[in-house]
Amino acid sequence: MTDDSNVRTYADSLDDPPNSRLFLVTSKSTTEEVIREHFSVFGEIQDIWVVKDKHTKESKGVAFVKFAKSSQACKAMEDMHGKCLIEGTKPINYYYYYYYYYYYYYYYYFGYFLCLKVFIAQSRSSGSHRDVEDEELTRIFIMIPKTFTEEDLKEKFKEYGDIEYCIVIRNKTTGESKGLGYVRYLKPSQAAMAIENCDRNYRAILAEPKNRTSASCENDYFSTPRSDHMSHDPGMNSYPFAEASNFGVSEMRGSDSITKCLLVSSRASLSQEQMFNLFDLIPGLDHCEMQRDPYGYNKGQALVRYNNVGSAVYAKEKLHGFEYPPGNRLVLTYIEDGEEKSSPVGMMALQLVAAQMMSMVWSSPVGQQFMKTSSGYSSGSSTQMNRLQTDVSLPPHRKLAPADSRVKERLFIVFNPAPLSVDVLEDVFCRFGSLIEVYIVQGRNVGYIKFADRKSANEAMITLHATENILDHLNESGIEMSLMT
DNA sequence: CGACGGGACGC
DNA sequence: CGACGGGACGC
Repeated sequence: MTDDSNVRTYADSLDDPPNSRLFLVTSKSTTEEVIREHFSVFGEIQDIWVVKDKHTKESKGVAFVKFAKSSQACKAMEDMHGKCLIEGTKPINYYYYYYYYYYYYYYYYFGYFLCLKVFIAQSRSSGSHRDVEDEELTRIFIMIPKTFTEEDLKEKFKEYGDIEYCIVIRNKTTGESKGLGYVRYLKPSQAAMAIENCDRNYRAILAEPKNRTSASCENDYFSTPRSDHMSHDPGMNSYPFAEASNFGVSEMRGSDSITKCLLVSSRASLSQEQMFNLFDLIPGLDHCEMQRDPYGYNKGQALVRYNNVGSAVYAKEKLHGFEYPPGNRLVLTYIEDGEEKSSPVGMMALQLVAAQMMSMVWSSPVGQQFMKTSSGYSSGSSTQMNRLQTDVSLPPHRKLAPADSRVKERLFIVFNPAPLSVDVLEDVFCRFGSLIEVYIVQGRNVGYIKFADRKSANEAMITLHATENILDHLNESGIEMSLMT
């Protein structure tokens, strides 16, 4: 070993271990002492550097904080992002909680949610100033015995934090494990804890994000609904359900089942009211409550329960990864609600109903207004749908009829406000058998479903008509169907 | 919008 | 003789 290879420069050590340095956007008046007061509770601070103008010595309003461990930096980021540093407080530890309590009400009343921004700093060598996002920090890549299943992974890795999903990498054709896996946590600190503390044989490292094509790869991992999707994106109306069907499959693999309850995880502190207003945009909200720790402090998590599974599925689709407030990605996971689980097949129907129903709600003026201002609108538009029945279940998939089959019956469907995708419709209508083709008239909100068998068409119409009646009754819209020959 | 100083080497 | 080093996701 030569001297050179073994010597680290001081600059190198700034990013060792990786992701142990924070980048803070503060105000120009925030001092090193104030930062130390608020951040030393998270672990061993090795360095604090308030960036100043070389000549004027005035602070530029940004700072770097180096922790000994990545988990400490991540926890500090999660807890301090969105908080407001109040200057002049004394660094006496047992007063800390009183100040904290005071801040909580301060935020609640005045809505100062973004006083302080906290990110994991880009490594010095990267040269990029792009914010490091949570999805780069929450998924670990591990080497595992080939006998491990997703359930084994979950069992071994849940001690480090809340797991969103586990995946064993398998050979696509044989299904045989490749001895590699992924675990996605809700929070960066949890992934960091796993990496720091799990058995070395797992060789746990942060997973490289999938589909990293360019600098702007924002929507690659999350099917991220953003405010710019809320306006007049022509693809929007087919989007929710198409995503939902893919999603359902992968989530099953992650061994989490679909429920009416969601756990919302947020880095910024959101108020009860903000949470409520956001999730109440989707009809059927039963309950929305911020989770508190034993001292009564906001943990950045909320429990949301809908009165039907379709609404919860839709909420997850629309709001998982949603930035609210901007820069703060919400993470949603299903949690057990103690009730019987719906079958994946039944979910298809629920999602169809939900997607159709919600695209209406979300593209309504009230919904758009809310998303644009992201302020405290109360959404009066939604609660009328609370009574929606969601007990529809669908038969299993069936093969399509040969393309050259004679059309015995044709369903005519009217979409409101816009068509669902052909894939989705095919997925649903094939279940009644003898489906030949789904055809949507270009540029119009209508389409035809061709069947080789009259009975199949009838059953499809009757089964799906039950949901349509409800929609009609409530809003004079939804999917209309009629028989044609 | 909001990104990189100061200090100084070991068996 | 005797156990290193390797490592990636269906669009």
